[in-house]
This record gives sequence, structure tokens and C-alpha cells, in this order.
Amino acid sequence: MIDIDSETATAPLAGESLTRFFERDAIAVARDLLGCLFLADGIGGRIAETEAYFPDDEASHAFRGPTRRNGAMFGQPGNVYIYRIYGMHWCLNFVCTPGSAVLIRAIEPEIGTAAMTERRGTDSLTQLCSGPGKLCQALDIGIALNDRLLDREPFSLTPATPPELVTGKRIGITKNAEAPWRFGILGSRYLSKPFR
DNA sequence: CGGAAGATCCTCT
DNA sequence: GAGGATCTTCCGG
Repeated sequence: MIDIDSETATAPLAGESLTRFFERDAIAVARDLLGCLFLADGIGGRIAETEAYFPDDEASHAFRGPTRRNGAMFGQPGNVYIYRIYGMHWCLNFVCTPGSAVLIRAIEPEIGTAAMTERRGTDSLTQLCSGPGKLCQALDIGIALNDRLLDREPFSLTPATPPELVTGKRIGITKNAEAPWRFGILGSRYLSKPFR
């Protein structure tokens, strides 16, 4: 007898369900992404920390309208927007409504930790994906994957019941720095920085 | 066409 | 907690 738990036996978002999930306010999406299982080529874990960005938000790459770099932000909901930061790291965003996106800041390593350890050059589980640049290195995410939908290879995103969360100011920005648009799983050991 | 800033990370003190 | 690495992007002149 197969026991299917209807509460947790969710399938990856695809097609219409992907669009519905992301075609919403970026704050709602950023909160609902917490706990979701995100994989790239079958490697990843649960999203532990996110930040929301908006078109009229001075801290956002979308603030001055579409450019060569940020084109993916104005594409389909459920798109990924990947960019290089400080000349050395990659950052991963999920696109919501046009010009809005959610920065993925931390993941709880769960599947494929050996590969992540190899790519990151550290054995410390808490150091594998506890930052936007770190998780891209751990999941081998770079510009080649920019502007793709989350229901296509190599990605998969599976919804989850939202865990208890904490809120705070976004990290590393100078403009619109007071907006409380950073979200994390309450008590997670895998955050990029503690919430205060 | 130059230059400054940048949604970061690591190492050292 | 400070400083350096490293380089693309975009804005101003």
C-alpha cells in the first residue's frame, strides 16, 4: 500500500503553476520561496534566505529600465536573472512581475553535498550555500544559465509549506537600504548573516 | 571614453 | 571589523 501525503507530495512547479507562483508581488514570492526545494542539475536544497527587488526600487538593477545586463528581469515570470558582482561572483534571482525579482541569498544544502563541497573547497556544511555568491558556486550556476525558465533543465523548484520566517533589511546595498525586504527561515543555521 | 560603484567573499588582525 | 581581489556595467562628460 502506497501512502501519499497530500500535504508534502508536491511536484515541481511547471508551466501554468510556475507562472501563477511568480506573477505576484515580489515580497509575497520572496516569503513563499522559503523552504522550497531548489535544484540545479539535481543538486541543491531548501531556500533559506531571499530578498525582494522592485522596478521603482533604487537598489534594484531594474530601477533605470531594461539594459543589456538586466534584460532577463523584464522577461517571463519564473525566469532566472543571473549577473556578475564585484568581478568575481555570480548572483541568482527569480523573476516575478516585469522588473521585479527575488535574490536567492542562501540555501540549506541537502542533495549533492559532495559536489558542493568539491566546488566550494570547504567541508563546512554551513559555508556551502550561505550567501548569494557561495550558492552559485556550489550549484555551478553562471551566466550560461541566465534568462531561462525554472521549469526547464537544469532547474527544478518544488513548493513547500512556508516555514516560520524572520524579516530584516537587505544586505550590501546603499540605496533604499531601510526597506525590510529580506526574509529568512527562522532559526536556520545556513543564513548569509544573522537577522537582528 | 574614463571612471566609479557594485544585491560579495575571503583572509587577516 | 577592515581591506583587498577583480572586472563588468553604466553613466557622465
